[in-house]
Amino acid sequence: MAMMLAGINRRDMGKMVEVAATRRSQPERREEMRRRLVAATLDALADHGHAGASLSVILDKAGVSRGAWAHHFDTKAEMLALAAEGLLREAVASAGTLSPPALSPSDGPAALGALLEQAWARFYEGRHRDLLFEVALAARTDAELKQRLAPIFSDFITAVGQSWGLALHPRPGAGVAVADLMVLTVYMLRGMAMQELAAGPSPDHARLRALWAGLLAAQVTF
Amino acid sequence: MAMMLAGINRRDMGKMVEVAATRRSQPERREEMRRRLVAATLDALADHGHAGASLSVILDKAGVSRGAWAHHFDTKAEMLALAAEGLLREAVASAGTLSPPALSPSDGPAALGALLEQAWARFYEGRHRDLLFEVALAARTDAELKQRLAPIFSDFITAVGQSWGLALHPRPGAGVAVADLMVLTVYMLRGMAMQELAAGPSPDHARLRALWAGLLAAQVTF
DNA sequence: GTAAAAACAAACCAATCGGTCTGTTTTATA
DNA sequence: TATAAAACAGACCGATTGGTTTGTTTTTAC
Repeated sequence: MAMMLAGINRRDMGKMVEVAATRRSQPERREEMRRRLVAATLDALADHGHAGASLSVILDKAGVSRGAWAHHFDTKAEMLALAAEGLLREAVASAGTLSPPALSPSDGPAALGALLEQAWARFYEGRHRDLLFEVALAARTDAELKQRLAPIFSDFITAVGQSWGLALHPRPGAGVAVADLMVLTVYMLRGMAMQELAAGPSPDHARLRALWAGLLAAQVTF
Repeated sequence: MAMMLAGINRRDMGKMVEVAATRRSQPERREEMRRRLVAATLDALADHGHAGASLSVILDKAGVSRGAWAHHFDTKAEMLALAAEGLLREAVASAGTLSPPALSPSDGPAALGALLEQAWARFYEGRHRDLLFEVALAARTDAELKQRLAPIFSDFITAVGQSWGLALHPRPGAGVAVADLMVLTVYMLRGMAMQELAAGPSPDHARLRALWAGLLAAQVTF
């Protein structure tokens, strides 16, 4: 008995005081374990891509044994789907909270530029960008995954069009719907993100985003 | 001797006339075999994605034995890199040939719309789109591949900006470089392509492209 | 025609894949 | 405290991975 007093469960080793292992309820254990596994799945995806994110890599990152994993998930595909869904749902929710910073209403281009930079940093740079692309591509050749993710990708575009559109108004005379412009904007950011993903970051891109903000400012106002 | 008279090498089986196997020079053989293998690599990538494009799948598609393959390529990675390079170089070359259809110079929006549709159909629909994304993502987590592909991705953007820009002129008063607008345009198309890849085709997208063409028409002329 | 080289086929290989099985430890129930 | 169930660990499994080896066929050079 008490064979597992190693590492975490033994504290204050200097004083040689044994502290009982943290007692956690089974729902707590289950939830935390699944959370760890899903997080490790995304980490592996970000670090090694879909092709390189093997179950062994994921379990190593999570620090979870194969047996424990099997107790919580039936297949790797199921775990991946859950991880991807979580990632995308968070993005949808987050799209609604991106607000054009509080600037004087007359300061159109700058405020639009700030909105673009916010969206860029939140979705189309670094880890989130990588995961977004990995997950989208993984779904392409996996019917089951595609079925689960496709509606969330649609929701994201809808959310962008609607919530960003609420903060902006069409300039009188401009015959374009604000929601459409916002959708075009995220498409442009995405394409720019793919360029950076493939060819590395470009100093030109910040300038191009500002240029686009200027064009937008001719169409919308706050 | 003559153990391999099966299939291809025996013709006119009804008449039982033996026809000598087509004699091909070794450079011919080598070139055609490598071509077949590279083509099959892209096919596998398009059909099964990077994660699913195993060597076995590729060789099945090519109808080539493992031994024959080994005679022409050292590693799968090398073959994949060659296939990806070919794909992207063709795209760069093709970007230069996309011409705004011959329309009356006054017909700005329609001609720009036609250019967008040409680019959309050529690069961002169907197999080419899928391959483009697969290859870009594969490069992300493969340093060797990235090093070989990154400059070609950059070349593509440069080619779009320059060659498309040549056919167009900035409208007097518009303070935007035509090349920049063209780059923004391909970024937008790419982002739209990714949406279709992940969420399926959308009838809205043709309308959004036309809307974009309208915005462009306010900035450039022929 | 003959010998060497190139092209090709298929058996073979260690390593890894996703997944399962058996047994131990921890929590819940009574 | 006793018993069952849930959580967990690690050995194990057949299938598949990228790659190699051995041997045969075709082309080339003499």
